[in-house]
Amino acid sequence: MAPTSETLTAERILEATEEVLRRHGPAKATVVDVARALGVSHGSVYRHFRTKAALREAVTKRWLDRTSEALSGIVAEDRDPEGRLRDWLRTLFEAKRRKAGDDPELFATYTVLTDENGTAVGEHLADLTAQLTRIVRAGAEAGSFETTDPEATARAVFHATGRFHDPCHAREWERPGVEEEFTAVVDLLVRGLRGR
Amino acid sequence: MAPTSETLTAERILEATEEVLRRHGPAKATVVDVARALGVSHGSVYRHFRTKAALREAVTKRWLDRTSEALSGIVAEDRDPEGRLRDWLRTLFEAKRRKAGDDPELFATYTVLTDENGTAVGEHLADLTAQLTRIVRAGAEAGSFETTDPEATARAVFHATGRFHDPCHAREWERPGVEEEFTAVVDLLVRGLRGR
DNA sequence: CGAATGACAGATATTGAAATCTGTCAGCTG
DNA sequence: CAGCTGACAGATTTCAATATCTGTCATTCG
Repeated sequence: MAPTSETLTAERILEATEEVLRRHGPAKATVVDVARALGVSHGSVYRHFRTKAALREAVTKRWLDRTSEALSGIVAEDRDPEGRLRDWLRTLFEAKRRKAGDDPELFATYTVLTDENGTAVGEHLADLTAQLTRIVRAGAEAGSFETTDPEATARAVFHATGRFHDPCHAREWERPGVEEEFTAVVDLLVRGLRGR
Repeated sequence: MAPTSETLTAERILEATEEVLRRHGPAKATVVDVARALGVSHGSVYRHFRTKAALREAVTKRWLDRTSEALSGIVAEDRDPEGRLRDWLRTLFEAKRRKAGDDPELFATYTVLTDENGTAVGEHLADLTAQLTRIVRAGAEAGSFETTDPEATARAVFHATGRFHDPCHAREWERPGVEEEFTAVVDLLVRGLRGR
C-alpha cells in the first residue's frame, strides 16, 4: 500500500471508491472512507467530484463501460450476422450471470448504483442497442434478416431478451433450465428475424 | 359499516386485510389493524390464519387469481390462435399497466406481497404459461404455428414479453413508445412462431 | 362446547438524542 | 499560487430505550 504519495487524480479516486464500495457496500461507503483509503482529507476528493452522487455516477459509468467494451469486439467481427447476434446475446448473458453468481454482494452493490443512476444506465442501454442495431443492419443488408427498421428491431430483440441480462432477474439466472430458456427465446427471435 | 355482526369468516378477514393494506401499505399493515377493522380481537384472526405470513399469502393468491381469470376467457375463445395470442398478451400488458398506473401505491403494495410470496407467484406463472401453452398448441395443431414443444415455446413467448408484464419493469410502462415496443416484440415473436 | 378474548413472552418497529457525514470555504503549505 | 486541509453548519445515520406487534393459550362467553 506504499504509493499513496502519487498525485491525487480522478482515476485514483475512482479506484479507491470501487474498493470502498466492495468493502463496505453501497449503504455504508462514505466519501470520508474514500479519503481515508487514499490518505487525504475528504475536502480533496470534493476538488475532483462535485458531490458524492457525481462520484458514484462516475464509478457506475466505468463499470457499465467495461461491459460494453467486452461486447463491441463481437460487433466488429467479420462473420455471418446471425452467428454474431447469437454470440453477442450469449456473451452478454454469460457475463451478467457470472458477475451475479461469482460475487453476489458486489453485484448487489452495482445494482444499487445503477438504480440510483438512471441517466448512466440509459446511456449504457443506448450503447448496447446501438451495437445490436449494427448487427441487425448487417443482417438486413446481407439478406439474412428481414426488417424495415433495424433500430426498432434491435430494440425488440434487446427487450425480448431482457430476462437474461436485466439485473432485476438476477435471481433467476441460477435456476436449472435457464440455459434452455435462453436458447428457446433466442431461437424464436432468430426465426422471427429471418422472416418467411 | 353496520354488518360487523356477521360471523367471522376467512373471506371477511381477507377483505378487511385488503382494505388495511390499501390504507396503511404493506410495511405498516398489522394483524391488530385487521382485527380492529373487523371489530374482533387479533386472536380471532389467528383462528383462521396460522400466521401473518399465511394471511398475506392468501391475499396475494386472491389478487393473482383475479388476473388469471380475466385472461382465461381469451384462451377459451374459438378463433385463430395468432389473434388469441396477440390479444392474450395485449390484455395481460394492458391490465398490468392499468393497475400500475391507476393506483401506484396499491400496485407497490402488491409488488411487495408478491416479492415475499415466491410460491404463490410461481403457481401463478405456471398457470399463465399453461394458458399460453393451450393457445400455442392450438396454433401448432391448426398449422399456423411451427413448434415441436408447445410448452417450451409458450414459456419462451412469456419470457420474451416479460418486460411488458413483469412488475419489476412497471416504471417503463408509462414511457412514451412502450406501445410500439410491445408491438415490435410481439410481431417478431409471431413471425418466429409462424416459422418459414 | 365451540368460538372469541385478552394477558403474556419474545420479536420487531419506532423514536429521539448523539454521532457521523456531506459539502463549503478561509486559510495553510510546499 | 495550486493544491490540500480541517473546522463548520446542516443533513443524515446510528443506537438504545420504548412501544408495538406476533403468536400462544388459559379462560370467558353465548
